[in-house]
Amino acid sequence: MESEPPAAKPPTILDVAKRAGVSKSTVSNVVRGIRSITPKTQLKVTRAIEELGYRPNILARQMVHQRTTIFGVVVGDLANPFYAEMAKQIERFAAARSYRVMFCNTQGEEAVEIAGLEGLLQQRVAGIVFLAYAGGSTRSRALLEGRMPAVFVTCSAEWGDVVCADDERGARHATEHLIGLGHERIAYCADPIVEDATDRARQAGYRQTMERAGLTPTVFHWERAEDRLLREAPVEQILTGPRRPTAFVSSNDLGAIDLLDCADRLAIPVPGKLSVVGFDDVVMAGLARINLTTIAQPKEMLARLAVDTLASRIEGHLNGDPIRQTVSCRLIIRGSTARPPR
Amino acid sequence: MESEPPAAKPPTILDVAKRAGVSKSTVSNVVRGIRSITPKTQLKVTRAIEELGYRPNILARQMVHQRTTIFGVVVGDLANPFYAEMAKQIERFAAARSYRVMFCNTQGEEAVEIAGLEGLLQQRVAGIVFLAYAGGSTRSRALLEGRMPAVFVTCSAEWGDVVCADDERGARHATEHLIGLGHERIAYCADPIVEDATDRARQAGYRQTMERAGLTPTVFHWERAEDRLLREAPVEQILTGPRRPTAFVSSNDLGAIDLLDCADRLAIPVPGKLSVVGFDDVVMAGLARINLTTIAQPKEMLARLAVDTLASRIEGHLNGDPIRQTVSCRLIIRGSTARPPR
DNA sequence: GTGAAAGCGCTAACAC
DNA sequence: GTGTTAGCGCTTTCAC
Repeated sequence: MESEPPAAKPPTILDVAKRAGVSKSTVSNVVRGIRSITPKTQLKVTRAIEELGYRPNILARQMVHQRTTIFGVVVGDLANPFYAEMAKQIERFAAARSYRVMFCNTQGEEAVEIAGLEGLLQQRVAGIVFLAYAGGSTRSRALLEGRMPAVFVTCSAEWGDVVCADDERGARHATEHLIGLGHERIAYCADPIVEDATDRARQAGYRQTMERAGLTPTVFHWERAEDRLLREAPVEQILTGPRRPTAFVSSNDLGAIDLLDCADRLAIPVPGKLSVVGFDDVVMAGLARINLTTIAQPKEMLARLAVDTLASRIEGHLNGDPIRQTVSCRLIIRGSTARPPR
Repeated sequence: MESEPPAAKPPTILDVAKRAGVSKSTVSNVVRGIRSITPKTQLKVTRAIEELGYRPNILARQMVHQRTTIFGVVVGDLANPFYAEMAKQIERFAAARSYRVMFCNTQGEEAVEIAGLEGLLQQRVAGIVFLAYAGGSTRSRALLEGRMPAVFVTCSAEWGDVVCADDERGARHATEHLIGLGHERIAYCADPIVEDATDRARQAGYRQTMERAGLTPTVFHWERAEDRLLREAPVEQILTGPRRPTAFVSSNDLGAIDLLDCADRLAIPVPGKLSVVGFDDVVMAGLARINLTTIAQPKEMLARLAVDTLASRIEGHLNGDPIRQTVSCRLIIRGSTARPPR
């Protein structure tokens, strides 16, 4: 590669054609690796490309194809480690298939999601990965359905492919683990950041297991407040109330960690007086200081399946009705669970 | 908005023009909000746009402008909360200026960075935000310099604008805090994920303060190993060695948290026997379980300045030599620091 | 096997 | 104020 005069405008296919003494379609053929080209021509062209430092202008290519090779990725909150870890894996697998990704952070708000999707649509992304989906949103559906492949990862909608963990079974494992330890007053605690459908599945697994064991399910929801004190007040009441649970199944790790935080502040020993099981297995959960028993989602596998599925739709290898792929998750026992007090 | 026949090919500016009975440039003028348009024409066009559900094809616009409205964002590791939080803020401020972002995760590896940059270049991004920069990389520089504005955030290079915290002063605060508590054997612990230039600045602040106080600076580096045991072995030796430090200044929060983890495993009480100060103030640092004293970087402000600067370069409001903007950081005292033992 | 030519949908300069 | 026109750089028939 030669050192081009800086800031000169980049060479086009025409420049290469001239230099190689061929037509631009021939250059195009070489670039796109279409055979049926004389080795000699091939050589001339390749050399010209090198000498000029030519790079195909993707914009022009996209303009012709009317489509980019970009995935739109809708994510609830990048600052949430679970999403961040998933986002990273998605980017990785996409890059491996030479797709790029464009993120769009929604904060779980439908209006932001819509605006973000509009933006992604305008950019003519090739498909969309939902890491979070403001489910009620009929507008999102109207915007995308039939126009563009969408895959829902750890969330779901009937109108697109779904890749998710076996949430119900995961929650069952969590609950069984606690019951096995001797707990009876086990509550489920729902974090609003977790997608509705996903939360429902986890809740269902919890309820079933409780009922089968002859126990009464109880479900709490975190307040959506920004302010920590406001958010935690109701939880603290529960933690100090009369018939307080001896154990919690949380709908995600972050909620579980918040629970630990509350317990710490109230000087309730974990796991001595209170057991907590999370869901996701974010990196943080493995820190010695956190040491959270949790249900691990296979993040790499989820990301890989999602990217494969979306790419297949885009490239036309996969057609027809939406498919649903489920992968199993597993219980990781750490230090936040033990037998109930006394 | 009417319900278009699904999967029909999207209307073009020409369709709108026909329907409104005007020329396509008029439509273009309306779309781009250029005034000098009769209210009447304006109305006709707007209505046609609505009826057709027309959306300008950004690809075509980009093709003409020879440039996108996309920022490339180079990030070391999205799974690292500091980068994730920064990435989120960058996305937010970019969106507010109607730029989109395309991330590229490098894992701190130069080869990946180069490949990522090539990809971003091909996509004709309008500019690049480096949240991480494999500094030695002369190839990156060759690839970009003079071609495309670049801004370095919490990292730096002479050939682009820099936005960063006052790392030197931050480290000074951290060190002074420890000295103020009575510590004398204070070590600096460097995490390789922190950019070289940034690390140097923090180290300098630490060294200065130590020397001024007549104390001997000592610097440790984390091993780059993937395996935790391998990584932590040397640190554990230091923590249990004869003339072991009573306090650490870590080059970032994650390193500090790893330090806490080691201490916990070795049953060294923090802050009883060991004090630790981090750098960044990631959300995690504020958890009751972590409770890390740290130097807070103003993440929002860094992101805002970075986006503003890059946008100004792109839009031509800012020209000439690279500029450097520094914002101050502040000490947040939590529970990981106290007076030295005895 | 290679070349000529017709777009892809839009912007911008210039006529009217 | 509005219309006409010439590209932007590439892919893709279709002749040769």
